[in-house]
Amino acid sequence: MNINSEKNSNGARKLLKPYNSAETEDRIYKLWEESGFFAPEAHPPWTDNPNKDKTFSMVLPPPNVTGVLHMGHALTIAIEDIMVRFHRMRGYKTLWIPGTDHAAIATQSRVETEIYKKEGKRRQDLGREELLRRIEEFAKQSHDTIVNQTKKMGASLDWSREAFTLDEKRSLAVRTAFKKMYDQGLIYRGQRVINWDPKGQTTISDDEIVYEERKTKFYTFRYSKDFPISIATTRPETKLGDTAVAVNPNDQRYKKYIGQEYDVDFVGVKLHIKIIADQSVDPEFGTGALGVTPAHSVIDSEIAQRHNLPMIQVINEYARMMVPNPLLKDKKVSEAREIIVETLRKEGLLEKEEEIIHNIALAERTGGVVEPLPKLQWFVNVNKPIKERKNKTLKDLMREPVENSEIEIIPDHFKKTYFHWIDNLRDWCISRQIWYGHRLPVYYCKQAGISNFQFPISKQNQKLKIKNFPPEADPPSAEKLECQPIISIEPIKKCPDCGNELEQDPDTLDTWFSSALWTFSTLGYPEKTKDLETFHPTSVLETGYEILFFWVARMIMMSGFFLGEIPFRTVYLHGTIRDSKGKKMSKSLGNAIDPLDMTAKYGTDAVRMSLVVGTAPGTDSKVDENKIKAYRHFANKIWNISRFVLLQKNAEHTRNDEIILTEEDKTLLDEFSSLAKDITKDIEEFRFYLAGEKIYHYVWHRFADIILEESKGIFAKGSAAEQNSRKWALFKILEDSLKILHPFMPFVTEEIWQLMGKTNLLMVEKWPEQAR
RNA sequence: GCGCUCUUAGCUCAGUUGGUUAGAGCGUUCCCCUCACACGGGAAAGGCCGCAGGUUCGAAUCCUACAGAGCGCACCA
Repeated sequence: MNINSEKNSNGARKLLKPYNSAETEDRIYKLWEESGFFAPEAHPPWTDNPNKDKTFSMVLPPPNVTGVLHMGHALTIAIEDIMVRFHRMRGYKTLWIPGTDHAAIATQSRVETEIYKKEGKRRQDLGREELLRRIEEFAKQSHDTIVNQTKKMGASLDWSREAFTLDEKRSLAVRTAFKKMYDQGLIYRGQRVINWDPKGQTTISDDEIVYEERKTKFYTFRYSKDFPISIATTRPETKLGDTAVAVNPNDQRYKKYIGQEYDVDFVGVKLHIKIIADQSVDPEFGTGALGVTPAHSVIDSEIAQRHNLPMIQVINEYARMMVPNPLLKDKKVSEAREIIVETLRKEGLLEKEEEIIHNIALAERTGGVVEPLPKLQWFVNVNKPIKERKNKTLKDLMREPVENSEIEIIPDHFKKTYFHWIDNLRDWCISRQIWYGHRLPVYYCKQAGISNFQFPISKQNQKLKIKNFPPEADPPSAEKLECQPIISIEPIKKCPDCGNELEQDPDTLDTWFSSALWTFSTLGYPEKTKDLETFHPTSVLETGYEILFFWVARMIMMSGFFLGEIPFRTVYLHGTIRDSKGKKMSKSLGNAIDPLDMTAKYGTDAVRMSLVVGTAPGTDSKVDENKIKAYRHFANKIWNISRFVLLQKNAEHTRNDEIILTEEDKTLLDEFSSLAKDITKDIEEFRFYLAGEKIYHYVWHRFADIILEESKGIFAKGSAAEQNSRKWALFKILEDSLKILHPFMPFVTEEIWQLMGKTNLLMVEKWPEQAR
């Protein structure tokens, strides 16, 4: 049954008007999927011996299993499917791998929120096992939705190779990777000041912070009356953890104090402050003297490390105070701030109070105010020379292939952003205190106790010791313990040293750790598979520029380390799709327009075309329903052009050598051929926005408006030879136009192709122009 | 503070390495339901391509300064 056409009295098919996308698309997708041509093993009928060197491979950036597809995904699919269909039609062995991302923090916090809303329960009430069960259930559902939506977009993905960042194969890849990096000293556990998200109750990496400008008070004050130097801060409550005041070594005002130590009583808390000199202090800023808070500032902790200062934690994981002063103990930081300022004011210690605009750090996923805290966490060392990689560091491995253009980034100016990011990169904190995700493959002997290991043991790690209120014993070092922790790819239960039970580290890995392996974990790593050999490095990585650091950089890093090769040759970065007000429309924000609503209304082809045409790489774009509508009109135009051409009898089956073309028709075919060449080059060089516009313009304003109109005259008055020539030319141009349009608008073109009575799928027809 | 991008028709945006009358979609005006298509056809209006210099035979396109918008990173004592 096909409501797009009917058989007339002669038995010939007649295309009905207008084109009905809703009726067509699912049927056509099924046809493609069942043909097997989404997989690289099935090559087009016209290439009986696909050249092994001519492969085209790509991974789909795995959507998060947090919900539904948004316009950004639709754009990704549209652009990537254009590339994939184009290469398939040119005879490349073409592979495009689908998958989904478990998106640890995003997914867990989403499910937790839902459970809390419905049942009033928190994660602790459910327990690890039950919460994970609930999350997995949600993820499964979400996954199915996403897969269906992806298919609706017409994506010619090889579903037989579908992967999930948290499935068994990918988990093995992650554990293997972790161990290998640990063994090479690239992963370590250390006590450092990290970004703590009090709302999500987990650490986050530097890249997961977003900054927001807010008005804040900037206070200048002294710790006590007898302290000689004033300091300034926006966060007086952290000053309870000060252990030094740093000044610039060349600052004449403070030179005489350097090296002195003071005991002060600051708002009822006893502090021991040393005056130190450090180059990093800007004498122009504030009072030129900096109160050093090693426990609650990354910068200060680095100063503390240089000067061997003690670290005192005064704020806990719930962003509440942990100091002996009963007025402050357990107070929220904001409350503590007011109390402290009030006290300073009363005692005449507050010297200045001014309003400034200042960036506060928020956790990207939860919106919680990030609290720098000292914590024992796992890190990836980005500065350690790697022996088996010619003593290059992970930073080098990220930088070099882009620097020497082994990897091309489009648009090219993102290279600078990329290098800038690498220059400022610190060690990557990879452990998370959430339950959903890859649990660290680290096992501790229960007898030895789990919580205090820092390893590998180094002098640097030993130096930083926390002193808490109330003071606790110094953490034992792993050296002193008899049973060493074990990193193991396969789960183990008994301690090989003492035979006692082992306990697995409760933390999970940053989602991006598993995503970073994606180009090769999807191809079978750590196994040395044929896929890995054939399709890696992948040809292109197409994604949004906002995850250049999160994902692209880390894939380059991991691929460089584990395989010694680049993960992809070209990075194509698309812009962010915004709503009509120019606001970001994306994953967690909830203002996303469902692309499926648009495809239902206007057809997938129209949505794809509207997302691609006129959208330059790296540039944001707004969703405009009118534009989508316009391309629905275009789909219908193609439909009607086909109706007209198909009405011309006796031409369809005429062969090339049986026809004598008029000079005029030869010119028309030449013109088309040169356009095809042009468009081919545009697609090869990633100018999809231009290629789409060119074919659009030709088909409508040249082929339909001029050539077809002119043909009407020929069919009315021309000689039989002229008519035959023209009919043949029209068929030729129509067929080749359908081929060129196919990557952009796969459904309507395939539908017409099928209604023309073709035996093969348009999807695997030969591209009209083999340029070069 | 360091760096990046943008500023083109009323609106949203293209313009590939500098080259003839600067393009698309929507919108606007007029005419036409002409035998593929009104999800259509024909015609038209509308742009000193942010501002000021410079390079060039020639610049929306390259260089410099300025103005406005946005973004990234860092800082935020």
